[in-house]
Amino acid sequence: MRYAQIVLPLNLKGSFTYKVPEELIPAIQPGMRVLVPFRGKKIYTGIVVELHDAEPESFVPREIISILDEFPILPKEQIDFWNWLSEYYLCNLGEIYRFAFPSSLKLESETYLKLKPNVTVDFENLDVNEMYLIQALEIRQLINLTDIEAFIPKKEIIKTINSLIDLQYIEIDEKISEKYKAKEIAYVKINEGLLNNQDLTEILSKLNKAPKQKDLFLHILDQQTENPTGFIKKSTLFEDGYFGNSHFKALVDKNLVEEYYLQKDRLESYEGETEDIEELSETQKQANKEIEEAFNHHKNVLLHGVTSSGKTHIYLEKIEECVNSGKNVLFLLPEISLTKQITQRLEKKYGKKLGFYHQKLTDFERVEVWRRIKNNDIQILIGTRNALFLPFQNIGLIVVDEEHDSAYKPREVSPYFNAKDAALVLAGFYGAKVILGSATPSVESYYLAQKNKLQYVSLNERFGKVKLPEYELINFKEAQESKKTSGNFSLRLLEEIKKTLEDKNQTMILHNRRGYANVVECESCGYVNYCSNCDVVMTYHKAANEMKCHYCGQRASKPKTCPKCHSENLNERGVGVEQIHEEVSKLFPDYEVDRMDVDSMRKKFAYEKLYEKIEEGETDIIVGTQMISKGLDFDHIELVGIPKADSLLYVQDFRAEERAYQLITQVSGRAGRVSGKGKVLIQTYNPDHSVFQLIKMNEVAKIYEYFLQERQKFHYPPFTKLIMIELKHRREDKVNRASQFLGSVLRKYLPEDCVLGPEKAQIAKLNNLYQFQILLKLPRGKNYEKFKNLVLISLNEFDNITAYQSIKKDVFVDF
DNA sequence: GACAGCTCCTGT
DNA sequence: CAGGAGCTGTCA
Repeated sequence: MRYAQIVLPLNLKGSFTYKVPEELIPAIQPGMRVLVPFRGKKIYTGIVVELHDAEPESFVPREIISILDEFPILPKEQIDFWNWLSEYYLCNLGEIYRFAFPSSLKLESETYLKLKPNVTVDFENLDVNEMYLIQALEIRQLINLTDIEAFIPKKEIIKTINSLIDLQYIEIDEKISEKYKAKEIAYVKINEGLLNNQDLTEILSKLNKAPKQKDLFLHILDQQTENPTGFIKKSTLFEDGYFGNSHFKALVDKNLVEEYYLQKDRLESYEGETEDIEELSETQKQANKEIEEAFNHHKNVLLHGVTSSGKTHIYLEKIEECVNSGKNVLFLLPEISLTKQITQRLEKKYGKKLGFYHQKLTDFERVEVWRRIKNNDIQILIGTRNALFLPFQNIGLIVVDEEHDSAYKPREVSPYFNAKDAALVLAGFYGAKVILGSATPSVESYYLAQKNKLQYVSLNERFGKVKLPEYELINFKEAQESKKTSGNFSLRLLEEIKKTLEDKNQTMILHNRRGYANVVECESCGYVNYCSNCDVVMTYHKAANEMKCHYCGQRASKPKTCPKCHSENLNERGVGVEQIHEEVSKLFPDYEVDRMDVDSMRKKFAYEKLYEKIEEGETDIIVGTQMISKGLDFDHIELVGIPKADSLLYVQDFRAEERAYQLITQVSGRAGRVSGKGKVLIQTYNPDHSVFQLIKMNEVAKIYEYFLQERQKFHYPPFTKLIMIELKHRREDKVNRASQFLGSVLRKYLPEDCVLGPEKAQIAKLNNLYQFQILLKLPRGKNYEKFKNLVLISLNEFDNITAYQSIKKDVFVDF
C-alpha cells in the first residue's frame, strides 16, 4: 500500500493521490488524518480514505508529511457515509469533510514572514511601510499575514512584502499552529511556606495601607483554612464585584498568594442523582411492542404520535434498551433549544454518559465531544444534524425527533443534505435501528410507511387519555359582512379569548409573519421601499422603528416622507405579528400580552425569560410566529387563535399545504394538554379549503391521503425526485446566459418534461447576486440513478465552460 | 477553495 | 505604461 487517496478540506472534486513514505507504510490506515502539501508550500490536514498500490500515470504524486493520529479518527462507517452523501447529494467530499470536522482537528499551515538570516538592512532606501515591517520582524521573529494589517494599510501590504522579498531581506514560510488547547482554570492559594515562616500579624500589618488587599488576603486564607484540601477558583474571588483583579495582582506581586492552573474538561456534565423512568401506559406499551417487532424484522419505524401522546416516553424506553444491550444512541433534534425536556429526563438517568453536540458549541467544546465519542465515553448523544458526523464506535439506535422539521435540511449551509434521510443511511452502515418521530410526519415519510419501507406505529391518543383540542373554523368574510369583527379579529374569537382570560388560562395567537407591516407604500406615487441588496420589499418593524430585509438582514430607517415624490401620504400594508400584538394589547389592556418572534427574542436570555414568565402564569396571551409551535409545553394554555390562517397557504411552494397543516397542528398541540378542553379557532376567508376542513375533522389518514393525491396529480415527491439547480452571479445577463446554456445541456440528455426552467428565482436578486433556477423532475425507482448520472454529466459539461466558472452553482437534491 | 499568472481596462 | 480588477487554470 504505497499510495493513499486523501480528502482535503477544500471544495474540490474527489480525493487526491499521495505517496506514502516508506517509514509510514506500517502505520497508515484509512480514517487517519495526515499532513500533506498542496499547491507549493501550503500544508493541509487531509483524511486517508483509501490505500492502494496503483501508481498514478499522469503525474508524480507528492509525499505525505506525517500522520496525525495513532488510530483512525474516522470509523469505516463514516467514510462509507461520506461517500454516500457525496454521491447522493452531488457534493464534494471536501465539503463534507469541512462540515463534519471541528476546525481545530483540521489544522492548516499559515503563511508567515521572517527575516532572512544574517541580513543587514539598509534603512535609508526603505519607505515607511517597509521600515515598519522590518522593525516588527526584528522584535518578533515571525509575523503572520493577517497581523500585518494592524500597521500597514491593506492595499500596501502586497507591494511592501514583494519589494522586501526582492531586496532579499525577508522570506515567506509556512507553519502549522496548534489550535486546540485544553482549557485551564485558574486557582489560587496562599503562598506555600508563608504561614510557617512568617507571623500572620506581621503580614497583615504590611497590608494595613491597602485594606482591600488585606480583605482579599483574609478571604483566601479563610477559605483555605476552612477546607484545606479544596481548591479555590480564581474567578470566585471576583464574583460579588467587591474585589478586583488589581487587588489580586498586588498580592501576587507581594509574594503572598500564588496563582496556578489546572486542566479542566470544558464540558459540564450532570453530577446529581440518577433515577429510573416511569412505566409506560397501555397504549404506549402496545406501540413499544410494535417497534420491537419492527426492529426484529430489521425495519425502521415511523412513530406517529399526536401531541402529548408521550413519544418521548417511548424514546426513553428504547434508549434504555439500546444502552443496556451495550450500544450507543444518537438522538437528533432539529434545533438545540428544544432539548430542555428530553435532557432533563435523560440527565437524571444517565448522568455523565450523556453528551451534547450542536452548532452553538465552541470549537474546543466540539473537539472534546469528539474525543469522548471516540473513546466510547458517551452512551447517549443529543445533537443537531452535525452530530451525524461524530466518530461513533458502536451506535445501536438513532432517534430523529420532529422528523418533519425543515431545520433538518437548511438551504443555507452546504453540503445540502436532509439529516432525516442521512440518519437512515448512516444507521444502515452501523447496523443500527432508526425511529423517526413526529406528531405531523412529513408526507414523504408517511408514504414510506405506507409502502412498508418503514413500520408505521401510531400513538393516537394523548397521555392519560386527555382529549385532543377541538377545532372551529370562523368564516371571516361572513363575520365582516355581518359587522362581527374588530380589526383582524372576529367577535367570536375575541369572546373565546375573553372567556379563557376570565378562567385564568392562557391563550396563544399564531401569526406567521415578522414585523409590523409588510410594505410601506406611498399613496401618491406608489413608491415602495426595496432592499438595496435584494429584490425584496423591506418590512416595517415598529418596535425597532426601522425597515428590515428578511433575506439579507439589511436595515434602513423608516422614511417619513416618500423619497421619490416627498408626499407624506405613506401607507402601511400587510399585517405582521407586531401589529397583531399591538391590536391584542389594546383589546385586552388589563392583561399581559407578550410577543415571541425572532426579532423580540434576539436579546440574550430573552427566550428563557419569556419562557419562565409563561410558566409562572404571568403572561396571559402569547402572540407569536411559528416559534410558538415548538417547545412551549405548558399546562394552562387552553386556547389557540389563528386570525389570518389563509396567509399560511399563500406560499408558492408545493409543500405549502403540508407546512400549514403541520404548523397549525403543532400549535394546536399546546392547547389543553392537561384539561383536555383545548380549543383552536381558525379565522379564514376560505373555510371550505380542503386543508382547513380536514384539520377540523382531525382524521389523520384522510389528510395524508389528500396530500398524497395532490402530490401524485402534479408529479411532486414522493412520486418523483426533484433536483433544484440554482445559479448566482453579480451580473444578471451573465447568469441568465449561463442558466440558458445549462438548461439546454440538460435538455440534450433528459426528456423534455423533466427539465423546468431556467427561470428567475422567486427572489430574483439576493445579497446582490442575481439568481436563476432550473428544476428537474426525475422519475423515482430504478431509472433515477440513470437520470441522475445524466444530470451529473450535464453539470460536468457546464463546469468545463471556463466562462461560467465565476458563477456560483448550488445543487439541491430532494429539493 | 486558494492562489499565481494572465489579460484587459483605466487613468495620468 | 503602471496598477488593478477580473478571469483562468491548476493543485496529487
